[in-house]
Amino acid sequence: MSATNERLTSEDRREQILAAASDVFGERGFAGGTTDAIAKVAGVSQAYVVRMFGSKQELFIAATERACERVIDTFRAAIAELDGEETVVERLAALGRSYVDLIADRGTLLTMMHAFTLGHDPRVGPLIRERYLDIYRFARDEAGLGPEVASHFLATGMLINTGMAMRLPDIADSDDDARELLGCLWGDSTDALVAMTTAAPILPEALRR
Amino acid sequence: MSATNERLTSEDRREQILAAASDVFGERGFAGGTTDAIAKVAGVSQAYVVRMFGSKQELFIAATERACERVIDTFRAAIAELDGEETVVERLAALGRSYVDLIADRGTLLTMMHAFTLGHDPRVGPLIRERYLDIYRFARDEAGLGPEVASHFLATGMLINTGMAMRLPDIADSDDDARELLGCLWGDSTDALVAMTTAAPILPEALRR
DNA sequence: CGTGGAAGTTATCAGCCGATTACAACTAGC
DNA sequence: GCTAGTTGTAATCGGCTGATAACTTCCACG
Repeated sequence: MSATNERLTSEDRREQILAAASDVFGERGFAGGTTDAIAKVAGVSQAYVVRMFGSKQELFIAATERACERVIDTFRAAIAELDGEETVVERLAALGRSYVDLIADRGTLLTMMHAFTLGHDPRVGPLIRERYLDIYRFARDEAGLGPEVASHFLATGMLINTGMAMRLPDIADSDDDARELLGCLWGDSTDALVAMTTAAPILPEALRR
Repeated sequence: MSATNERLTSEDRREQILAAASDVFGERGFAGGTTDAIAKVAGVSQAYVVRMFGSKQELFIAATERACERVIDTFRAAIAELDGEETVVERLAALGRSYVDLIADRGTLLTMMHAFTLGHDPRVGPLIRERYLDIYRFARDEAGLGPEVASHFLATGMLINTGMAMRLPDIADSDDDARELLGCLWGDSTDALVAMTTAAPILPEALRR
């Protein structure tokens, strides 16, 4: 549908399906996201989605791994741009700014959120715990924030993720408290972020329930 | 099954079903939590669960309202115990300590988490946004934290919620980084909390998938 | 008593969803 | 240009799940 009808290499098709899965799982979670919806977004048949990954569970796991990888890559890129002479506060600010890139890719952040809620799952649980600790270790060591600042960074990020999930930016225009809360997290760039997330692309109308 | 076979008033039964729904929705989310599982935990028939609330969606909404209410009641009780002469830092600490009560009731916190991820839902979205802002306003005004400290409190709480959802405490015994991250949030009482959450009751084995 | 209403169940159904199978279309390499 | 492997689809199926309907059990009260 939304994709081209060309024949692709399985690698390209795999990435296309993973991107679709990221959107669908991000919006509806593992149990709520159907392989049919993912197939429609990716522009392939439902059967192909299942066969390529073996099962819906394997697809979710792959989507989760991809999401975590994208998050840590984004943070790593932000730190790599610095010259290494910055203070802790400046490095923290650089990581915070890089969150803009993550928010632009709504599905990544929300898929990760849903993976968090599957901590009891024998497959997803160990995976997401290890990946999240990877992010913590990155912030603490590679970014040089230390334990306290790193945990503060993760906490703020989690509030941002949650705000995104519950679509707080959608009401920031009309609700002073929502705007104020978001403002405490982002300061001056709040308006731009609100505009960005409010206009963020969502699943095609035909796929809404 | 797990409940008594006595006949109850519809009010009592309603609360019993809501408590069961809190556990089931908390662990599996809205889409993943079945009315049958809720019925089994509550000790009634599946048909009765649906008929009492009209639909699964109405039941989830009721469970979400109950969860939000419990959270704000817990915070309100913590502030009410103070004599009003405390500093902002002391009031923040009192709220933090009250989180122990919330964690003891795993389902409440996790049901709220799942409601967050339904921000796009036309019924759940407006509800959870308003309730969450209620909590923010409480922390800011009634607890007197002000905007910055209140948002910091919410951020920390969200990291705690997420840690609970992904069962970080389960691996705190064997993973130094997990323990350190939790320690940054709770300080001295970390060990007690880890012990508490690790031993937390979960859904009956027969209901695991 | 006995009757009406509330509490609660059993049985059943229709729709959805993941998975499987069998088949079709295309392309690289000999 | 033939063929073998890869990309991809259509058709179908069985199990699960929310909902509905019809029935039962129990208690309060005249």
